[in-house]
Amino acid sequence: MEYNFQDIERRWQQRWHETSLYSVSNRSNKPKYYVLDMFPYPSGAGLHVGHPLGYIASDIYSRYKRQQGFNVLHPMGFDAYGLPAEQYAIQTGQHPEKTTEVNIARYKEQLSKIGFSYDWSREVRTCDPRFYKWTQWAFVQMFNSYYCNTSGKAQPISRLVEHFAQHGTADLDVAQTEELSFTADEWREMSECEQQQVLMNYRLAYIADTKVNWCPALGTVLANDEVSEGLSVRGGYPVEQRVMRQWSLRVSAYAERLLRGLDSIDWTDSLKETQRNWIGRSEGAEMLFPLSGSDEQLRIFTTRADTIYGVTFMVLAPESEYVSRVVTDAQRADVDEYLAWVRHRTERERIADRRVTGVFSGSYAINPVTEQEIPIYISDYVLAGYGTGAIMAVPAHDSRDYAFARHFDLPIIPLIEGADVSEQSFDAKEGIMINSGFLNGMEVKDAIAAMKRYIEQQGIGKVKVNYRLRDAIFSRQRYWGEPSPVYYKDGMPYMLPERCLPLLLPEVSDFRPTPTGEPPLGNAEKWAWDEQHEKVVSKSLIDGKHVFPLELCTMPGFAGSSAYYLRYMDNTNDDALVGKEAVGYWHNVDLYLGGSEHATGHLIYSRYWNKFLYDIGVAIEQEPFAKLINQGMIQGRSSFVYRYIGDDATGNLYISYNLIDRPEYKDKVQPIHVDINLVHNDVLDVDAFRHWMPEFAKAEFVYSDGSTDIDNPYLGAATEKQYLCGSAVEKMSKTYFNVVNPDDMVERYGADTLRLYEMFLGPLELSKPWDTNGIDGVHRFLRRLWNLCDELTNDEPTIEELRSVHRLIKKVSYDIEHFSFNTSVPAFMICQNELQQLRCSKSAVLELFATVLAPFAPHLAEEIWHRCKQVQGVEASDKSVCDVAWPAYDERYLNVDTVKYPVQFNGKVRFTLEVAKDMPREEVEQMVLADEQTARYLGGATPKKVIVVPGRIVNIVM
RNA sequence: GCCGCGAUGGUGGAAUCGGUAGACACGAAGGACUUAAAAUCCUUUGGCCCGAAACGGCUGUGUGGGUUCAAGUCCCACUCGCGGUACCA
Repeated sequence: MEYNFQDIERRWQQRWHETSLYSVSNRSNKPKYYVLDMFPYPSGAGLHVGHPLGYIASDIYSRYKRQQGFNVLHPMGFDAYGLPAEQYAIQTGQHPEKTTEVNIARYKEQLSKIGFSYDWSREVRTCDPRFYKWTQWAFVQMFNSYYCNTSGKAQPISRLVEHFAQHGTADLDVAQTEELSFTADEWREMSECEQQQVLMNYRLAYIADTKVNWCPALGTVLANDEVSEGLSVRGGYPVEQRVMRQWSLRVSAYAERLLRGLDSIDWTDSLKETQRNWIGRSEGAEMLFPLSGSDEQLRIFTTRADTIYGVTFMVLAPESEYVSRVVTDAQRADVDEYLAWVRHRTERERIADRRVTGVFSGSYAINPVTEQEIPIYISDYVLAGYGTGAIMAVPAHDSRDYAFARHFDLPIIPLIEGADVSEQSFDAKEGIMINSGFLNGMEVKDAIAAMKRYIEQQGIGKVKVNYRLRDAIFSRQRYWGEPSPVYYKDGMPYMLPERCLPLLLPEVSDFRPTPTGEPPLGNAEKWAWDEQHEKVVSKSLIDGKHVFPLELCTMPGFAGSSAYYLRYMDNTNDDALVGKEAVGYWHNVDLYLGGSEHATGHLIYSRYWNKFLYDIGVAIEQEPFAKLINQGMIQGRSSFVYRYIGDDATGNLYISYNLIDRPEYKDKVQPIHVDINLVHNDVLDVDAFRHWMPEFAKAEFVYSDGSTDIDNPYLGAATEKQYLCGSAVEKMSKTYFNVVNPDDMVERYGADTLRLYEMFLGPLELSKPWDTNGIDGVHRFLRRLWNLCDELTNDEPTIEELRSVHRLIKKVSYDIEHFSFNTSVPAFMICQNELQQLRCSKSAVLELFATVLAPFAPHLAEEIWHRCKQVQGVEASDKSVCDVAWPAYDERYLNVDTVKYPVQFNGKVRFTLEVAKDMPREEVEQMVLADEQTARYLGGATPKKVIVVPGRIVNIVM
């Protein structure tokens, strides 16, 4: 019977749907397992074959766990808010709500065809008010919290207020924007507004004037992870620095916990390392340098306190507060000019142009250890946002200081024995100290420690840990996002009461971003808060007494994706983000699958968000994702034809790829992208090409054998002749005509083939180009397997048949546990081959085959399994192979009686010897030595050593 | 620059603990079936060499060294490629 995959797949998908096979309960006696995919942005282009790669892998694992007896939560949803969805809406001139809905419908349709085991009843969408109510709720909780370093967790802001009222800022160890100092009396005398301003310094969600990444083209600010090399990650538009009043999340308060938490989770080392770098912990010291002829001091941060004797100047960031205090009248004009120049430079220019720039401030500082006077400079190689925005410069041992010193002709004092600083600095932290007073003769490492002690003893500074991790800017001047539940009274922000959430996204006349940074919500007519009646009212009613303006910025994309995993557990709960019972059962995600591009974005934010929720008692695990696997990206494989553009070109001649290096064509051909659907195994369908676009209608070809159409006028595109296309690996994109749509693959080969082929393509974590060439092989395998089931029998299986299928069970079990799905597919093929050789159509064997195939190719597995049951006369029409227990392999079948040992002499294989499998090592050794072939090789000599690796090899060393 | 990862046939890749490298698949070549094509099936397929034959020899996992009876796998040095990050003091 023919393998009618379309019929089989349609039938089973319908059946699974009708019986709600994949819906999962929060109550079960079974152990739980939570498998999650990073939910997609429903963009307008739909899914291409790269998207399902991770989904297929996670689906295989969920199905496997389910067959192993776990209660598996495997949900799917949509990250519908944010820039991509909105950009698409703007481009197509439609309302984002409309496009989002259309796109989600398309995504769901595409996903449904691949046969995933999602429990769709748990779907979440970040743009759904029932969902974003809890995004807003979490934001309100952060606003009402501060981070207490003593207890190491978030605490209610009311506790801080109490502390201020009793002790002022005394004995306070908390995360803060800047260090404030006031007494309890001073606190009590502050006005309400002043107190609110002070509290803003501590809240975990706070508003402040911050230097931000402003992207004019997108009309919004971006977080650090959304910017790379001065360009927006999304769209690649230039980004400039601006100071704006923005909401931020105090992610930096959690830096140490985010860092330490990495040790407790099962993620790849490279991803953990990326996060460690991003958090950027660095141990060093803050030191005070007195200003010459003044009481003021400059606070600097350094990790190389040991190099204090080599400090020959100091440098301040242009934006540093110190600048105004150190500039002398004589230097003021120069400094102002420099500051103006720095300010007009874009981030991109600054990165591109690494020339040394700077200006002398006119002032001098005193080196607190040597008491020498050193000049203070201002330069933009020092960043205001890191450390204290001021450094002590040690040109001999820091390459940036070195370049600066050379440019301004400042002294360079080497501090390490043997370090040659005539050409470049010596940055390595190793060697013996010289020219360094009491540190002389010490190893650098010891000198750093000694110097830290000295600094603390002398009171000229303190040991300090700095983090590179910055707070996350939380405002977006965009329409398509969660509105912040904030209104402004006397310019101070206040949160809407929790009972009023969600604050719904309003209708606006124009949702497009504005170049000025005025958010689109400014166009909303009904966008003011009536404090008394607790409702949203028209802006015209704003009176500053009862009715106040609402926040115009929306939340960034990462807001909705930070705690979504909790919501799947309990997605219909309107009283809590997640119910106690639900989170008590599911805990956290056991296996998370997604791209590594989220390493410094989503995967940091959601860990932060989760830790905050943990602190306030919502989440019950410190880490949201216990194990994480990054699936590789699937790139496109573009095909090219080569148009001849020599002097005598007609513009209609195309040269086969294998000929383009010939002298007559070399450098005279122009590669043109050709639709990959017109190309099979790099051979162009020339007729289809001529019909593809009008400009190719008259195309003529030089074929791979050098012949042309003219040589064979009667045959046209003759069967013997092939036009070969070139290829390149590129991003999958419509403009390259290389997008492969999963629907088309399902249509042509079936979902089971697609699933198997995507796994077969290579290791899950590896990035690889999509290449349709090999898919036929996988499809053939399924068809042959199907043919085996044509005439099933109930005959007793032979030992060979059982051995084959049990070997398969063992291999596949091992592979799934190790996420090595790519090696399971060949295992299926090999087993199928063996069974075919044995002409095995026995239901007892194929039933087992189908059971372990079920996670990979569920439709065909169902069909085969049910046929087996039917042949066996077992009533199973209401059962599914998805619920059949994962079979254990039986060692008895795997054991063979004899084992072939290759016998090697000095590492060279000479012959093989068949030995009983359970023969002990010593006996094998004796047997080999007694063997006549061995005697021939030994020629009477006594071997030095005999090495027997059980079941593998015998090596005789002579 | 720094950090991380990688390099195996014409191609994608396999080799799980240091133990017969190249599984499986694609592609290619040849053959069977067929009026023909498609489909299907069979054979060969890292390179070189010897030969009538082989369960024959040599060589071979980016390069150069090393450890070991034995190295794709471990160590050292290097080359190239990919990813992350970047005046982070």
